[in-house]
Amino acid sequence: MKKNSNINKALNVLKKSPLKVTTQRTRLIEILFRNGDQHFTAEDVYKEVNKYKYKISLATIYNCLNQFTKHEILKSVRLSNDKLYFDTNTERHHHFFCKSTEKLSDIKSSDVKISNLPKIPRGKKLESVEVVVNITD
Amino acid sequence: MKKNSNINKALNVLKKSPLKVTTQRTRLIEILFRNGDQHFTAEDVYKEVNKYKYKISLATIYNCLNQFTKHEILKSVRLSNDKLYFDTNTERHHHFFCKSTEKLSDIKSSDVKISNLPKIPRGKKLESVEVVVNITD
DNA sequence: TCTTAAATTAGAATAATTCTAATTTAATCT
DNA sequence: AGATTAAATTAGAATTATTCTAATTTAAGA
Repeated sequence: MKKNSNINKALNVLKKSPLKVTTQRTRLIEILFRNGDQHFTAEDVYKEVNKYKYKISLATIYNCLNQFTKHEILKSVRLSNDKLYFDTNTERHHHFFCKSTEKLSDIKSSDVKISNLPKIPRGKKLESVEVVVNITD
Repeated sequence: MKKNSNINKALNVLKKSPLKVTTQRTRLIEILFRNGDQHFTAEDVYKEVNKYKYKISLATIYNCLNQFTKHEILKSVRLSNDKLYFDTNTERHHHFFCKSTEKLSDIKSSDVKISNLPKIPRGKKLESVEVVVNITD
């Protein structure tokens, strides 16, 4: 996948959403999507932003990450280490989570075969199935 | 399963652990285990404690829940609604999580068959597989 | 009973995130 | 292009969940 195709794809989703295309949002997308599938906490993003000498407030970063998630530019995953990660891969997929390094990595949806699921409780409907494979060093 | 067998089982685990058997810990176990498998947040436990007119500080509740988890009297699950739930079922199992009601329920480990897992990244070892089936009303 | 390490506690501190209210900006309308 | 307006941004305050601190109490063993 070409370096910028992800950035452009995300920028297009932004353009098609009701969200306004602001400088801050464009910069954030450039940072988030510059390197294929990545997993970021808000704090990670804040550090990157500073590294690039952009001035985007932490409040804006939180606002944007949340709105991006709502509009499917990002996906979020909450893990057992208490941190909320934002994932640039919005397709259905699963995760490895290394408890030693606190790093996430993607598992393709097709790489996990669940051949049996329990009956969904009466009156409820299935929304999604999340699989986290915890690993250690 | 008899009402008190769970309480007694948990009290026995406590006795066999290096933790001291204090009034607060005994009361907490009575509350947590009085009703089969349950899922509590620290705040839920605090409310129950107050309902019973026991006086246990919130700090102690946090301390105890964490220690109980360390000594396998409880298990903890972090969910996408940002809350840490303590589960009285310490066996390996999975969860339904209803996003509408924010309630958890257990799925027996044997009720989910995962027939295919991806290769564990080189140098890492498998720790556990967590499955959360998200449902809605 | 005495001793001592562990437990409990109130309240302060911390961390992550959201809120508030003032200011700025993007997109639309003349 | 300039005016309008709703949305976005921001600094800093507020909130929430949780942990820490340091003083006091308690459980368990000698």
